[in-house]
Amino acid sequence: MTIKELAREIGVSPTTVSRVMHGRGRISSATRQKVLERVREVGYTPNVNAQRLTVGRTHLVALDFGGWHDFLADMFFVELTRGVQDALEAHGYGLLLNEANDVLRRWVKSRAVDGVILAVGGPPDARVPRDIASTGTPCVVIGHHPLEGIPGVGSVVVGLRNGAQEVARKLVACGHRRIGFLGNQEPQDAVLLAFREELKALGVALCAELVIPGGRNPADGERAMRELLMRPDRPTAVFARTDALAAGALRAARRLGISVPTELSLVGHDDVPFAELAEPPLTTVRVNCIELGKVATEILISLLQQPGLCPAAQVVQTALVERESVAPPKQ
Amino acid sequence: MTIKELAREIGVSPTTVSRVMHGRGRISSATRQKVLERVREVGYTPNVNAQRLTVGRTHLVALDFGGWHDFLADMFFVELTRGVQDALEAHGYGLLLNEANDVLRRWVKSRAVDGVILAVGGPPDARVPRDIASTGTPCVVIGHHPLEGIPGVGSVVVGLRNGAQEVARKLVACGHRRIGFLGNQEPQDAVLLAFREELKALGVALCAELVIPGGRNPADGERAMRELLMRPDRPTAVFARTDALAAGALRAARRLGISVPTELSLVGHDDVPFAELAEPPLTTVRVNCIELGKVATEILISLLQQPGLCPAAQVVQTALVERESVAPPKQ
DNA sequence: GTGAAAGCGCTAACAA
DNA sequence: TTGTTAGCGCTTTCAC
Repeated sequence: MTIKELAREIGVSPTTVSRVMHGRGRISSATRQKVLERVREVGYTPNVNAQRLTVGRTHLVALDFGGWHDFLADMFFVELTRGVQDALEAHGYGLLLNEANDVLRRWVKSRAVDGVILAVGGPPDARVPRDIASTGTPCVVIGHHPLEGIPGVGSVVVGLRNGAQEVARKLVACGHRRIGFLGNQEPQDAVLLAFREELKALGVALCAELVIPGGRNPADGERAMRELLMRPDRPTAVFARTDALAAGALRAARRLGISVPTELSLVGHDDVPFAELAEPPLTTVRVNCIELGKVATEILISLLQQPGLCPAAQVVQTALVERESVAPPKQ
Repeated sequence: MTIKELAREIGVSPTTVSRVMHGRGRISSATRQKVLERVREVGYTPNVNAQRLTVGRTHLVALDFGGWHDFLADMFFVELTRGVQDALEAHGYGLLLNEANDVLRRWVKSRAVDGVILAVGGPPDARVPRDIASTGTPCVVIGHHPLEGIPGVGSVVVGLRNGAQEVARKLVACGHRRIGFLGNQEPQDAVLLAFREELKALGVALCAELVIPGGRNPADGERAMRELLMRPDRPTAVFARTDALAAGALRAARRLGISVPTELSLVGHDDVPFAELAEPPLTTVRVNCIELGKVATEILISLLQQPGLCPAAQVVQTALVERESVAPPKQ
């Protein structure tokens, strides 16, 4: 059923039907009733493609994971998507999912979406968002680095420093002084930097020999932890850059007969589902991806309403989740 | 840039440009070259909303999780979505994500999508897919129960029986005879049924007193496992309906000083990320959700190409993933 | 092999 | 308060 047919049935013009459906323009309540009633009876729903063509907006947003493949494998993906989805729905927008960057380009150019949310991994590459925004399609980038000063481009970053600082404070407050770190191989990792800095501020040095490169997998974590625990002056607490690493670390400790948290405190990062299930349940740093998605979406919506805006980068802080893998050092 | 402007620039009619872009109709290779070249130069991309309006198809598919909320929380979601997404992309379709069932309804009615994939939890409710398909929008249902005989509606189910049978065979082959089961409270659970049946076929009875209702959380698993292990004639192997339950079971065993797998074999179900990280790594049953999504999508695509088809329900079998939590009984 | 013209279903400027 | 008209950008008969 088209608006034309419906209008004829009711005995009004298509314009009137359209106006009633959008609550726009002055309509006598008599005709409004008439129209509304018939619309409900017939179950008329406007053809959204026609609407999009005429109005020029689709009320659709693309979420792109093209630049963050690890992300897809993780739990992060679920939460991020849910955060975006919920926020979009609240504003009457739909979510188009996307993996490959080239099809995103086409969607933008073909006016299939009104805006884009870009989840990117590595260093900030301003070109993609700039290109997108230059088409008049606003774009917000979720990543580790802020991106500011580009009209039509928003940015929200994971505030890794906060969680790392909390870990430092917690460990020191517990009485730990010899503290180790299992890293992710990145030389300038924000977590390591913030952790070291905060420890220093608390008067505790993070000894260079207790900082192990680590890696990505549990196996890397196990190897690195072994290395740490075999030292005569082994640390009383260890902060692992990821829960995957921490899982391996936990295993190493168990194999060496070192009890967590009695003899060794361990903190992870990311709060993946494993953390809660671990033995003991792992104290870790939570990345609130639902919030991340929500904030990104809100920025995008504001960009949609006021094109050309140049919003400040927003930060979603990580936070410590205390469970049972941290305790005061033995004596 | 519209097709009209472009056509004028090149000195041909919009029709010609359209034909070239779709490879339809007889075009002299001279003009084809001319058009193609200019299209590339200008970076012309047709307005997809206009296309959709004229052609009546959107090349968009909605994936709806409205009926399966647990699903969203799980890893399943990621895999299912990825399977669907990849398969769709291969066919040139886009993916529209959806949570609430009422907005799905509107999308279908407003011709925003060509087809729908419905992930449903509980018992099969034929009404929703039937309603959707009756609009001429094909629909495939992913769930635990097959749905057949409705034109335009496809169905793919998780073949829970297979994995359960494999577990039975593995355990019996290992030499286990006293076997326990930690259930999910569902009285007619397909996994339990198939497990019991296969054990019986192998000449092993699943004693009623070793079947514990269980529940959902690790805490439930721990409680249930405790109950099982406190028995004088405790089982030598236990099959837990979910990995979450198995996580709790693992904990119970550890607390009671019972070593897995030396003194007790344990098998989980679902192969969540925890399973691999557990200590020992958990032998479990894998639900191949990527495949599930892929198969569902293929069915939908075939339905899109041949409307009114009435495809047979497909099954994606679960399978045993052997890790380190199963061993022969002690003596 | 190519073009003219109609129309997809809707909205919005302009009239009345 | 309501209707008429034009047009969004594309595809597609139909005619040449």
